[in-house]
Formats: sequence, C-alpha cells, structure tokens
Amino acid sequence: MTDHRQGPVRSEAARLAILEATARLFLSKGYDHLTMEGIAAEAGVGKQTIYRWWPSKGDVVADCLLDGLLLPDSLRPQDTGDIRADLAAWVAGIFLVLDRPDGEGLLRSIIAAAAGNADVGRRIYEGLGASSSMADRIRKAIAEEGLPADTPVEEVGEAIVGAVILRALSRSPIDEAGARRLVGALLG
Amino acid sequence: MTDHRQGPVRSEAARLAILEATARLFLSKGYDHLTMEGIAAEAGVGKQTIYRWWPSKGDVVADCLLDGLLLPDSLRPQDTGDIRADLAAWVAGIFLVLDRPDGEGLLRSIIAAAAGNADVGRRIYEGLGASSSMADRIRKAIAEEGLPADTPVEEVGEAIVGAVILRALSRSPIDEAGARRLVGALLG
Amino acid sequence: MTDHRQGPVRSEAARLAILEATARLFLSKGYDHLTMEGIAAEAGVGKQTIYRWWPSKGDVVADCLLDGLLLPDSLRPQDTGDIRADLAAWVAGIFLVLDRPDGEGLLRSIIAAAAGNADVGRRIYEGLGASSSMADRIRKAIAEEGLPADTPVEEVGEAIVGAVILRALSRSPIDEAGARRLVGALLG
Amino acid sequence: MTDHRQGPVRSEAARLAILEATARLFLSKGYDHLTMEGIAAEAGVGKQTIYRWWPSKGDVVADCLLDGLLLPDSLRPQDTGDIRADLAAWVAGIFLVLDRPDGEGLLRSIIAAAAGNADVGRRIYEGLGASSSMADRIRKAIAEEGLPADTPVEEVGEAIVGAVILRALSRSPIDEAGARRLVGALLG
DNA sequence: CAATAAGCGAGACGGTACGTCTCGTCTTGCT
DNA sequence: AGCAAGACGAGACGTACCGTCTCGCTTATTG
Repeated sequence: MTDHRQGPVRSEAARLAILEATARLFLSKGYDHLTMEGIAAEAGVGKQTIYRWWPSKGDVVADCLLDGLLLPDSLRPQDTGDIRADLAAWVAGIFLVLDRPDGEGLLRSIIAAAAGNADVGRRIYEGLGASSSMADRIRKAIAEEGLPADTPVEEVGEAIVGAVILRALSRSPIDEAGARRLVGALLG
Repeated sequence: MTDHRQGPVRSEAARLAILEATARLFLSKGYDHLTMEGIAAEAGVGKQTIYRWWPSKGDVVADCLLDGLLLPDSLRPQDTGDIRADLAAWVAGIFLVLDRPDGEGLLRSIIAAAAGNADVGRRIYEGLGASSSMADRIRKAIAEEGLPADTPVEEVGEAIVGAVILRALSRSPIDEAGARRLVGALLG
Repeated sequence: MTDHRQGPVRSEAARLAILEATARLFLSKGYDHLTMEGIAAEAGVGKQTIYRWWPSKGDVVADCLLDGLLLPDSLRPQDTGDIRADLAAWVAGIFLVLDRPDGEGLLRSIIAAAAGNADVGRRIYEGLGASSSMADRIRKAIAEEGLPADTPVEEVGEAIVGAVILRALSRSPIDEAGARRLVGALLG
Repeated sequence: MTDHRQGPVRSEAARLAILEATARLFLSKGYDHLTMEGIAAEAGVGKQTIYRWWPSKGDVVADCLLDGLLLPDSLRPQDTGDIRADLAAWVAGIFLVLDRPDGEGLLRSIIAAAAGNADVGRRIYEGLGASSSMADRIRKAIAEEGLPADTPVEEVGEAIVGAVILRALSRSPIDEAGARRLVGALLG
C-alpha cells in the first residue's frame, strides 16, 4: 500500500512564484512592509496557498534566504593570501552592499526577520547566508598562512559578524580603519 | 527673554504613564505585540496624546530604553580583578537575563525594535543600555591589570556585544566555555 | 454563459445581521448617534464587511428603509369613504407615531438621513416609505367619492407630506383642526 | 442694585468673527462638514470662546440664520398683483438659489441643521428665514386680489414650503408647471 | 489705583469614530 | 486534493473632532 493521495500535488510553479515574489518585495520594501497579502497578489496566488505551506511571513523569508534569493554571492571573503586584509575588506565592504544608514537597509531588514523568526535567525547564524565561508577562509589561513592552530574559528567568525550586526543596528558603518582594528584584535 | 508660550503645557503625568505602560507591555508581550492602542489603553490616555509627542512605536520604546525602564542594572560587568573572567561571566550571564530560546526574549525584542527604529539602534550601541560600562571595565584592565595599552577598546566591546546579539538571533546561547574562548580570542 | 465568478459569495447572513442591527440602533438612538462601529459590533460583523457593500452610513439606512425595517405599516391612510377625514386623520396621526417634540424623533432622524444621503431622500419621496399609498387613496376618491378629476394627485400628496415634514422640523405637531384646514385648502 | 460682575464683558468682535466664519464655512462646505474646530480656526478664536456662548454647532448655525448670514434676501415672493403667478415663481425660483441636485445643496444643509437642532427648526418654520413674507403676500392677496377671506394662510404657506423641502430632500426640483399645479391646488 | 475676576487665544487632554489595512480562516468553483 | 479568488470576523493603524481643561495675557469694575 503506497501512500499516494488523490488529487493534485504541490504546485512547484506556485512555490517558486511565492518565493520570487517574496524576494522581490523584501528587497524593495523591507521586512516590515512585507505582507502576506502583498506576496499573494505579487505572485498571482491565493493567500491560502501560502498559508498551506508556510506558517508565517518569517518562514517564507527564511526559505528565500535558504534559496539564496536575498543575499548576493559577493558576500564570501576574498582570498589574497592575507587573512587580515581579506577579513577587514569583507567587513568594510558589507556595508556598501547591505546597509544604508537611512531607510530600510537590507541587512537591518534581515535582522528584523531574524528577531521575529527562529528559522531566519538560525540561517543567519549558519553564516549570514554565506559567511560560513568566512570560517572556511580562517581555516585556510591556519593551514597556509601561519595563523595559530588554536585560533577559535567559530568564535572569531561570530565576533566579526556580530560586530557588523551591531553597527548595522546603530546605523554607523564600520570604516576601513575600524575594520582593521577589529580584525587585529581578534587575530592578534 | 525665554520662549514662554501661552496655553497648556505638556502633561508630565501623561508622559510618565505612557512610558511606564510601554515598558510594562514591552516586557510582558515583546516588541511585535506591542501596539499604540494597547499603550494608550494601559496608560489611560488618548491615542492622540501619544502621537502628539512620538511619531511611532519605536520612538516610544527608544525613550523607555533611555529612561532605563527596559533594561536591568545588572548588566554592567563585575570587577573581580580578572578582566577575562569578568567579561566571560558577563557574556554567559546575559542570556540568563535577557534571552529565552523560546518565546519573545527581551533581547530579541530590543533587537527588533532597533532594526525598525534608528533611535533605538543608537541607544543600543551607546552601550546595550549599560555596556559602555564594558568599555570602562576594559580601560580599567589596561590601567591596572596589565592589558596592553593598544587594545582597541571600542572594537573589543563591539565584538563581544555583537557576538551576543548574533547568538540571541540564532537562539543558541553562548555557554561558559564559548564565552571564555571568545574573550580569549579578543584579549590574546 | 453566465458570469459566475469563482470564490466565495456575499454572505446573506451578514447582510441581514447588518440591516437588522442598523434598524435596531436607528430606532433606539437616532440617525446622528448611529455609527458604523456600533452597527458592526451590534451585528457581530467586521467593519470591512459593511464598507465592502455600502459606501456610507446613509446607504445602509437607505437599504433598511427599502426593506421596510424602519417604518411601520400603519402609515397608509385609512379608507372610510371620506377622503378629507381620512387624510386629516393620517396627518394628525403621523406625529403620534413618528415624532416626539423632544429628543430624536424618528421622522426627524429620517429627514436627517435624507438630507445627507440622496438614496434615502429618493426613498422618502417615493412615498415616505408608504405614502404613495396616499396617492392611491386620492385617486380612489376621484373615482368613487366625487373628487374633481383634474385634482393634481402628486402635488396634493407632496404638499401634505411636505407640511408634515416642515412641522416635524419645527417641533410643532399639526393638531386635528390644523390637519383639517390643510386638507380643506388642498381639496377645496 | 444691578448685578454687574467685574471683569471684561463679552467681546463683540469675537461674536461677529465666529458668526461670519460659521456662515463662510457653512456655505462652502455644508452643515455636515462644519466643525467647531474649523469655526474656531477660521475665526481666529479659541474653542472655549464658542462653547462659552453656544452649547452646540446647531446653535451657532441658528444664530447665523437669525442674523441673515445664510439666506439671501431674494427669497421673498414678488408682488406683480397675481398671487398665483408670484407663488409659482417663488417655488420654481428657490431651487435655482438654494438647491443643486448633486453636492451639498444649501437648502438641504439647512434641513440637516434643522433636523439636528430645535432652534434651527423653529427659525425655519418662522419663515424659511424670510418666507413669513409669503404669508404677508397671501394676506395681501386676500385684501386686494379677491382671494377668499377664509383661505387658511398659515396652512397654505406651510404646504408650499413643505413641498419645496420634500422635493429638496428627494433631489428633484419642482419645475414651472409643477409649481403652477401646486399653487393651483392650494388656492383653488 | 490696586486687587480681582472674567473673557480671551491657544492648545493639551481623554475619548469616540472614522475609513483603511492586514491578519489568518473559510468558502466556492475550477482543474 | 490543490489552486486562484476573495468574503469573512477581528483588530490595529493614524487622523479628525468632540467637549473640557489649563495656561498666561488683557481688560473692566469695584473696593
């Protein structure tokens, strides 16, 4: 006895339309002004189709995040062979991409989503979408650039991402010099 | 020549009632479920009296924060003479006070408020309500406990508070060992 | 091919609840103190459900009037075979039913509604709810009681109803003698 | 022993400013959209100064009416020596001055005021502002134009004004022919 | 000629209702 | 059974006015 139910199966077209509409609206209006009704209308989908598969706005956004529809690929640290310079550049650069001191910066919108939804929060932790690539970069530096082997990779990554988040909340981007001081303090 | 207007003056009683009602509701229900109507009702005040003086919910919360109605005093780091132990204890302890993995942790509620409102964000940065006292604690360690004079105090403080915020968002508190590793990485 | 939309259809239960609640509140509190919120609460209905189908308070009242929920049936003139006596009795009697010199007389409330809403106004004209029956009565008098055939039925009816309205506005009911003089002047 | 209190006496300037502002706003926006706050602002007067002397909006409007600030003088019937023609002309003409089928006709606004306020109602009855002059015109016709002496002057006047009001409420002006039929029915 | 008290402009106050928006659920007819 | 459409009860939004009150100023009468 297989468990084939009768009737149609989940529509992949609807799922995609919803996620893409969500990403579009999130990027243009921010998390706060994103509404379920707006998503349904933008996706050309009944509201019930959203509620059938996702319990809340936050969960839809979490899925967007997971599918990489919200964050650009440019978030992974470069590798020039100088770990300190690469991390400092990442920190200073992220504000150019994700944050505007005024308005609904994308980073702040994601933080708001994370504050309201556990899944989004966990996704963020699993690397600000992509920055577990930061842990990779640090490990590579341990292996090849002479960074001490007992460097606590996780904690260093969290401290960097955390400092960025704090500054995003306070609307005061970290500049080049600040980024170097931060990385210097963490990597000795 | 002072600018004495004629006519009635702002009611201090109403101002206080509003801030206290806001604090009460914020602590019991969190930022998301806080409403202007609820504040007005709880304070025994007309809605217009709130809108007359604060443009949005976030601004009322920001004033609460400023008045110290939201955060306990227990947030300042202790001073046992051992800077690493004191900071690690602060980090591990803050989750006991401000965060519950389930529900609307107070810290996450404040983060949500900060994400939506610039004033709240700035207040947080000016020390998570109280943690500029953390900078003070670090400076004291430079002066008296042999911490290197070139330790970038601001950045270290931000990294610690930022890591805490990141973990609050991801619903995974920092434990004792993690706190020690974090502080160790920052202070060498 | 009829134009069957898909999706839910207007709820007859809600429509009825709204009209009945409106009638109840109109009769107990008058037009001025009737509110959309009050209707919604009394009907156990969301405000949007009212606004979805009626643009304003006046239009809801107009529908009540049309459905006969506001005016009693006793408004049609009697037929004793004496047109003058019947009309005079109707005039004198209407103040007993619809008007109280103090307070929010029902007739004045309907006048207020008519002044503010074209639909209500037209409904009133189409017979004070029922008084086109007055025209019928006059025509019957032409046919059977020897009233001149060139009596301008419409104008006589309007003059009578108009006089009643004017006296309702001025809070001075027409008494028996006045009613007889009025009818006498109109029917010669 | 006169009861002269001490202190300043009622400001005539304020009284006039209020009545004139009320008339201005009434004529431009109608009774419904007239507000006490609007009157105060337009008159450059404190709200309390209005409430000190008039208990409600309706009473201010009633005073305007009494002072002749709302109705033009052109409302008195002409005297060409032909009572029927004069009254018919008055009826047909009044819609040109006071009523527009759409919008907030002045006559309908006054009716609304009368429905909500006893004083306004009585003022209207005392002659639609000026039409007790209509009774004068009818009496003159009795004296000089051979109208029967037992014509019930009051009732005829009320029937005419009432018919006009009814038609104003129903948004269907009386035309020349209708006016002649009405007057004919009333004066034989 | 003070002292006194009322009127005044201004406008904050506790409220009520407005008309709109979004929530999450439910219903309908189509596929 | 899933779907688009969209009505439904609920309730918060931010605004407009209500009628009362308080403030500091001006002005007339009275002791």
